[in-house]
Amino acid sequence: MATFKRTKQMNFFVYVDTVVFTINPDRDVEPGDRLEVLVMKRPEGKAGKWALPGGLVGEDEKLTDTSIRKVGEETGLRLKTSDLHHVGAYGDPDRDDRFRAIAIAYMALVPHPEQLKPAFNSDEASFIPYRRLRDKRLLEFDHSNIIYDARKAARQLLEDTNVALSFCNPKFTISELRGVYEAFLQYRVDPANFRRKVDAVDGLVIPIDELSDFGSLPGRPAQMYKAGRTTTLSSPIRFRRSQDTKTRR
Amino acid sequence: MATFKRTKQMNFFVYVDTVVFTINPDRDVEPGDRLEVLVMKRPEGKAGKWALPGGLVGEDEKLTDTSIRKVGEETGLRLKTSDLHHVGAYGDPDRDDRFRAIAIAYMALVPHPEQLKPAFNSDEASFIPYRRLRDKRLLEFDHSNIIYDARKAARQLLEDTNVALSFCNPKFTISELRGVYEAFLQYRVDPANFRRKVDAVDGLVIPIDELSDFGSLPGRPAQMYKAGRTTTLSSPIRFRRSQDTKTRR
DNA sequence: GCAAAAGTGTTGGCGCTACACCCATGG
DNA sequence: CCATGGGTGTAGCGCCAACACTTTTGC
Repeated sequence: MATFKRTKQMNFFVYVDTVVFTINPDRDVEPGDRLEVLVMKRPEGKAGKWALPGGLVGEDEKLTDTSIRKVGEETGLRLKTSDLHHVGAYGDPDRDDRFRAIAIAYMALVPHPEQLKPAFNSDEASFIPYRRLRDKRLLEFDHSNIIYDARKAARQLLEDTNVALSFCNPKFTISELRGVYEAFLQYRVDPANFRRKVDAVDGLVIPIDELSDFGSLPGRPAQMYKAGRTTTLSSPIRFRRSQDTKTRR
Repeated sequence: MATFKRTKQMNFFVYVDTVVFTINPDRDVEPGDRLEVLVMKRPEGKAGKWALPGGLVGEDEKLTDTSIRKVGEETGLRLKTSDLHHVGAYGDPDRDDRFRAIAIAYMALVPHPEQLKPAFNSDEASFIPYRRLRDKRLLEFDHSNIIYDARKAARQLLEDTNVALSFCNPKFTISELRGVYEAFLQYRVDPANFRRKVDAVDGLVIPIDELSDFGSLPGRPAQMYKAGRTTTLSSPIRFRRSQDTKTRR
């Protein structure tokens, strides 16, 4: 075994694919449609198919660095290592019919970008609502599965860590934070309970001396907050879902 | 990209490592020491170091099949695909100082085996208490991290799925099942509440017409159960830990 | 202009449920 | 001594109501 005679075992293409999630801040969008995924069209890809940004791992490159590099190259979005979280590994022999391909999937959670910088390597890259991507046929390979797994992983992190904050801008309101949870849970959450739940976790958010200014939006201005230092929540932020609560607006 | 000129990108050794967990059924062992991990000593490994079973992925082999094969070869234990769950991927360039190695980690949950079949490929293989393996120096590479991640992943699955049953024999008592949870949580759980929690989830376990017979052990014989058909729990099995509940016995 | 209405943020309260803790009983 | 069942207190949280502060609408 120390000799590695079977060089065939080395013929693996190792990819990293990245699922970049964001939350559409538009308040007119249903909570279930707020969650969006960054996808792109490859120049050589099949027509009409979207794909996750991703590519081969470089020679002396960390897996997370591959993720950051490919997302940057293909979509113009700059990620930080701290935004990345592991999702899974996909390596069935028949996954790609051209050669043996192994994909490591990461996900990233980012605030909604005003506008994507033009990508120099692909025709298009844009955020598409998660709901719409449930149709497998819109995506290449098994990317649909990967996205599904990523959402599951993200929902878990939302309960136990402060990742929800990475969807928010440096200054945010509790409502915006609530919107993050609602987007992933796909249903509406009681504002009162959510607020209590959040400031029961001490060190999660810190109020700042500033009020929100939603331009011409009606309503009372909201207290603004900044992220606290807590990363792993002392008590998880969970919800006992009662029923579907037909989202009315 | 369609040409793959940089063949260097193909020089990856892709490994699969497997964390096999089991629960020591010995009632005299503290709950915190019941959780055990299957480790082995490699013939060419560094002296005194344990390693997880694992090895290179075969040419046309699914990742899970590699896991099953290597565990079988190196420890004599036969796993089923359904026992396996993904843990993570480990691929830092400096992970192995000899070459670029990428490891995909799986974990498996099995009943406590009476005796391990002699392995034909390694000197030793045995189950070691999880607690004792927290000492990084006992393990090769980053296997300590992998084991830690595996326990975290397993604890998650315990809440939401019926994986706890895969630690049990076909016929088991509620106490044995409780022991599984206690081993992972590392603290004692109230028997009465646990019972209620379990049969609140319908279809999880099915009572059979049989009572336990612990030989000469004291206490009332327990109702025996078999596994039900439910895999994903309707309501999770969770615990609100109050305090450390100094485990007394 | 001004008053009413409508929309959002914030706070408080009621009641149900889950669960930790305790006790009783039965093998 | 362990299994099983019941009982009680409490914390979490769903639900609802009240109020604060804003923009919008109607007159």
